[in-house]
Amino acid sequence: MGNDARRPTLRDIADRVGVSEAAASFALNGKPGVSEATRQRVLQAASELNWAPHHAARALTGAGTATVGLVIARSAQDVGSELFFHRLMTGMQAVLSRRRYALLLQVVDSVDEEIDVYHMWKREHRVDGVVLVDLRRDDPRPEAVAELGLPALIAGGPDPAGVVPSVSIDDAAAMASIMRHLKETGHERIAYLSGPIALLHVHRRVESFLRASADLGIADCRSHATDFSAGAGDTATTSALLGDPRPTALIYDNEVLAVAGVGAIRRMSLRIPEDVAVVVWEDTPVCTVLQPALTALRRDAAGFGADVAERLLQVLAGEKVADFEERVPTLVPRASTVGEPPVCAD
Amino acid sequence: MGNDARRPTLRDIADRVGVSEAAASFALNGKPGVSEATRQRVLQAASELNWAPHHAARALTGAGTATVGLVIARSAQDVGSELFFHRLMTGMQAVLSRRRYALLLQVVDSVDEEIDVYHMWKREHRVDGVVLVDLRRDDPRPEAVAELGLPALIAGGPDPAGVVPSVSIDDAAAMASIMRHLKETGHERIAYLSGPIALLHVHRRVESFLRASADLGIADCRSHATDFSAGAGDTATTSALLGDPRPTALIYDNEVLAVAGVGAIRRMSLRIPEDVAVVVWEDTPVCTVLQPALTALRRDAAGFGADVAERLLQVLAGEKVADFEERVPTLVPRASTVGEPPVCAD
DNA sequence: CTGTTAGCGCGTTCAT
DNA sequence: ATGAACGCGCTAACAG
Repeated sequence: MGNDARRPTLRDIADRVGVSEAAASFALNGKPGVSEATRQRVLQAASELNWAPHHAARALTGAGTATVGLVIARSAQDVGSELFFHRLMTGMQAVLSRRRYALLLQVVDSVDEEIDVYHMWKREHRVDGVVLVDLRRDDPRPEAVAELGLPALIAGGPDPAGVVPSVSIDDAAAMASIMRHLKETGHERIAYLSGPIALLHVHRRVESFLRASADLGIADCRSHATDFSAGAGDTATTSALLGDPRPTALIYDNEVLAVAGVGAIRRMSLRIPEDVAVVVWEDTPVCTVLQPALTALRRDAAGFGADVAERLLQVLAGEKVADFEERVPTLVPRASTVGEPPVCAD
Repeated sequence: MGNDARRPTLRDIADRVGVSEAAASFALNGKPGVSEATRQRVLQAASELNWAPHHAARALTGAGTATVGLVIARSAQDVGSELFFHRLMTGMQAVLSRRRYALLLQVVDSVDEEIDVYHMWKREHRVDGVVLVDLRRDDPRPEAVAELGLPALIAGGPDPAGVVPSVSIDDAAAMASIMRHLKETGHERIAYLSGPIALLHVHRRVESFLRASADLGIADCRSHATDFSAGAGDTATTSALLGDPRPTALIYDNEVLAVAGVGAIRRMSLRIPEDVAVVVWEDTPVCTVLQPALTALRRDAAGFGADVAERLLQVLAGEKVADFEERVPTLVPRASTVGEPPVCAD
């Protein structure tokens, strides 16, 4: 039997202490207007009664909802990015929980539906703000939330339109570090198996790839867009390796592409790293246990999420928040590029 | 500039139509007490004004919060189960969104903290119900939520105490199908590299493993508990294979263990499947692209989540909900047990 | 300064 | 179909 014994209310506390509800409210919120003695008695009573403010009542009086929203459009759902995504979310939560904020999650099928959700949330006062993920080129979302007056922060920006602040990862620097590593290990023909260029971060990576190629004087650099699927990883790898001259290094945009690619490479009887070196843009447990272990770019998804949450809370507090860039992900060299025995896992 | 032009309220609609708020409320909620003509005019006005009920106001009057909570204790966070978890959540959301429910997420470090969160949520009226995941043996959570009177549903039961309804996956049948497959492919010495037995589902799997071993007359079956980490997968595999006589088949509880295990197997210069067959309890993209591809148990995590959400909503509607068991996961045989050329991905 | 009263916020519900 | 009270906490205005 659940104890549905009526929850204590402010009224109960006030009665018990023998003051008005207003006095109790002041005491509980640390506002002036009550003596220290009274304040203590109220606090005491509140904790004895195990009281907590009714969330809805609070929200009704204009305090926020202590909730931030996150909408996942199903495209952000491809197997390759699920892990990153999950870590981003839990990283956000680590910060939000500490501040007693909750995360409201919604899954939709399209960007249009996503915007509909923002409208709903705004009208119903369900969230104080939202986090935008997986930005595309010409993405309508920043404009939409700005127009709605829905506080927002972009995870993975910056916003080209500049209307919504963002926390982003320095894709250019990350790509540069990969290219530098490949240059140092003697590669002059590199192929980049990217995700769909419609994604802003993919687009930026491709640009950085070409820029790095120019900067480092690596003449033969080509990028091949995929839809992030294993099938695409397989075909793209095959066609890249059929190029003449054949690339000597392949950069994969995520784990799934990479693992599929490794399969394709093997099928062509090429050796890693002797014939082709491999780098993956995301370090996962799989990278360390494959033979050979894969050189990978390690990002701190949880830390990223924490920063995102932190900044969003600043936005909610009414502070001006500038675009922020995470520190550059580190490249973890392993046997797939350096050819030495695999670094021990952990 | 965000349009903070005051949200329309019931008052606005009532005024515009020229009726009382009460009448408007009845009309909007499809309750009797208004003429059909009035109802239409109210509906019309509401949509013109783009009105939606203030969520907090609704919740305040006793209607629920249209929110279900999910707490992730960090242990449920080990890399091996993140993917399953993420899919469970999105599967839940698919159902919840459709019914306009939101998912409230919280990340904590321990079961105790998790229970604290339930207390908070209850006191603050923040959620209508919760989903319990990752049940342990002697888990205090079902009792706790029952005592709190917090509607709940267990994802991955059944609840040994029987106080909270559950949706569960038939681990016994799944294990039986794996064992049958191994028996058919000629194995008589099998090792099961499991997760921590403190977890209820792991415990059940181990039991089923031993039962299946007896049922099928496979004499030499041993289980080795791990903490799900890659390191543990490596050591456990090594020590299992050092047994005399050596097992001819290994069952891994998740992807990380399996991939680590494959590494250890290779290090011992054993061939898969000629010397050791490998089965993984979770089909992931990695299983299909490894060489050889790994035989794996395919579960529908998203469907599982959908069922969980569905049943929880029934609980919230006050219906009695019986324990429910998902259809048995299917074993996908691949080269790691049957020794044929790998099935093409997709 | 300490504390009270009244009224708000928004939608629901009960007598009338 | 209406006015009024209610749910719960916050806060402006007011009194001791």
